[in-house]
Amino acid sequence: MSITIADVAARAGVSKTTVSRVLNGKGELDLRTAERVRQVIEELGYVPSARAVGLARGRTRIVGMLVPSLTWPWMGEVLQGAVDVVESEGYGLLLFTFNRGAESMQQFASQVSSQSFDGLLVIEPEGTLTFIEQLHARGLPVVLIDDRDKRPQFPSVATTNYAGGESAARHLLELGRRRPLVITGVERFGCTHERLDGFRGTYAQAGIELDQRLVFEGDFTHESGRRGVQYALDERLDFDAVFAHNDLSAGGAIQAVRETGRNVPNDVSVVGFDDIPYAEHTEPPLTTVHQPMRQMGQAAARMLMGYFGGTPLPETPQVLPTTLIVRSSTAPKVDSRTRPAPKHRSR
Amino acid sequence: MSITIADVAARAGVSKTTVSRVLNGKGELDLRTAERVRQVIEELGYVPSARAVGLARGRTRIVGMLVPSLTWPWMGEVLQGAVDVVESEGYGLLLFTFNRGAESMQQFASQVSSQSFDGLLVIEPEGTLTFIEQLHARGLPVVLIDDRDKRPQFPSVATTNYAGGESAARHLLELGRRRPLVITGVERFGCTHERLDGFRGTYAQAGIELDQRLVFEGDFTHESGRRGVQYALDERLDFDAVFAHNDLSAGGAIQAVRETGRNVPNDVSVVGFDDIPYAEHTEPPLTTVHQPMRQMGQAAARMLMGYFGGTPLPETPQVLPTTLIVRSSTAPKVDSRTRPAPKHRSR
DNA sequence: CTGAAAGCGCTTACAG
DNA sequence: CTGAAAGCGCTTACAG
Repeated sequence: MSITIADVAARAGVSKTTVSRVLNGKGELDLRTAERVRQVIEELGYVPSARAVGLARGRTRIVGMLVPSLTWPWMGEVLQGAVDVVESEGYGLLLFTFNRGAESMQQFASQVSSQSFDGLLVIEPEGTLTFIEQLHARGLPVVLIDDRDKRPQFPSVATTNYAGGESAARHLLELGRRRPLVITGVERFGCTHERLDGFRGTYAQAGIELDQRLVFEGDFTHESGRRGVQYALDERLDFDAVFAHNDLSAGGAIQAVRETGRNVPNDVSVVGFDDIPYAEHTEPPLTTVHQPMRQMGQAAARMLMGYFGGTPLPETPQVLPTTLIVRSSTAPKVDSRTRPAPKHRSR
Repeated sequence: MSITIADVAARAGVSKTTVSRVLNGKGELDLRTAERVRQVIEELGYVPSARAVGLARGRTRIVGMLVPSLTWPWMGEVLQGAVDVVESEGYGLLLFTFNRGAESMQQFASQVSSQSFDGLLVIEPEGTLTFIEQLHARGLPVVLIDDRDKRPQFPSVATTNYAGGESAARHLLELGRRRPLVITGVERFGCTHERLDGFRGTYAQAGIELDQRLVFEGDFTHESGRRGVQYALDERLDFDAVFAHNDLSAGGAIQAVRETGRNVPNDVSVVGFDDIPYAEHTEPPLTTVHQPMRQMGQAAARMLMGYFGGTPLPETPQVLPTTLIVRSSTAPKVDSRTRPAPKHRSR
């Protein structure tokens, strides 16, 4: 029913070989023959079958993308970045998630074996790095979008977590904030350490050692941000700033601080990490370290596309910079002895 | 390099036909032959090539999914729902977006023509309904995830926008809120009218005609929620509640109300629509009408899978219910004459 | 510049 | 119960 290359060939009075040639622009061919064929293609609205082309060429023009979950706050950005470049190259993006755990991986593994796609973009579902490494070792082109600073032994795109921590610290130091509370991310993630180390290092350079009691282990949830602040309050630890390792926990921290009657940003300035849409809607809007998630998705996809075009995959990670976005949750510290007594504002 | 059905056949000492039969469980075959073949398949780790199977069978076992954008707040939920059922059936999900406009549609159209997938799940990018309808008319199995209450002439999954509006109204009426401000969604969307009509109808039944000046046309943005409140304030319109047509604008409304020194939920109760994650993090947490986005994704995918299995696609939309989620942004109205004077709380 | 033929890796009548 | 052969719709040496 659907029209095929044979139909075009017949109608144009040439062989399928010739049609194939004009389709792919390969080999020399008479200009008028080519023109005639093109016209027939146009008339018939012929589009080659992806299945048949795939089988004949041994390539699918599809890239796979494996992600842990689709409901994370920044996942849409990464995906959009990847899809944009993949689509614009005429490739398709086949999506896989780890949502159903081991079963998902089974399905995924079998899709790999059936060669459903030519290359893979992946945000590592926890605990699957070895598996991904194997795929790469067996010859599947893979590029990791390294959201957790894993620095794997295969091509990847990452961001500057360490520098991000530094920029948060520099900003708070400039504002005169000398006792920051840090609400970290999940302990086992590389990004958590990088962000903390960068932050701590910058404070150290300014002659301030971080009070170890003011480093609270969070888990990237809104709730953990609240808990971090609550903990510091319970322990009667003095702090004039919060550096939370993501925006969600920064949002929780802001709320917990304000509920004690303290003002954000004046009494306590808060800096987050990620720059998800939520960061614009906290009260006050959140100063945060922007992670270039969309660009990371794009970069990873471009690497893969480049590879298909003949450029080898880079050995070292491509690192895209974070940038500090200053909003209203941070402000200069005013010495409390010289500051006017806080006005009571009813809300 | 990759092993094929011929390798298995050779090693098992049978024909490719026989291997194919054990693979697909078709036709009678000697139990021991089958067992031997299975063993060889196991040994070799053979998995049939998706491309070849696709070409031979004329089906890809891939479903396409077209969405306007991947960065909308609830898009991840829908996608996750769809992916979950598609994956569990051994199908793949090929993702397309409208992000680059006309060019995206070009690419997409050509993927349709090349028969890259067997069926389509779609959240309509604005202005493409006619195109989608054509695809359906030409025989492509399509199911629409109808987020805007378009009620198209082909299979779809929708939700109860009207009933959602009713439930918001009922809740506010029970709380004694008689003068609600409505901040609508985009005017040209069906869902906006449904939500408004359901809301208005319920108030009318309670003998309260909505003040037309208290219906403000928003556009689903946080900012439009603020504007709606600002407008009512500027016009000196009295209101004791807000019904916003999505959570983002509800969040903006909450902030605008609080900035005037009024209390949410006591002075003004606020109800949203959607129940995105943000709704849990507003201050106070938002009472809202939950839309079953994930279930809609699942239902749509199941419809399509069912169709592949022989069940015809339903003629009428499958409608999944919304549910009111009560949080802290709504509370009973206390008559101001009997209520204690507001305490000034510093925040 | 052009075409006949083989091949990509499967499935599916058709025969036996 | 099993296999040889044709076919799915292309691409790609190879020949001319």
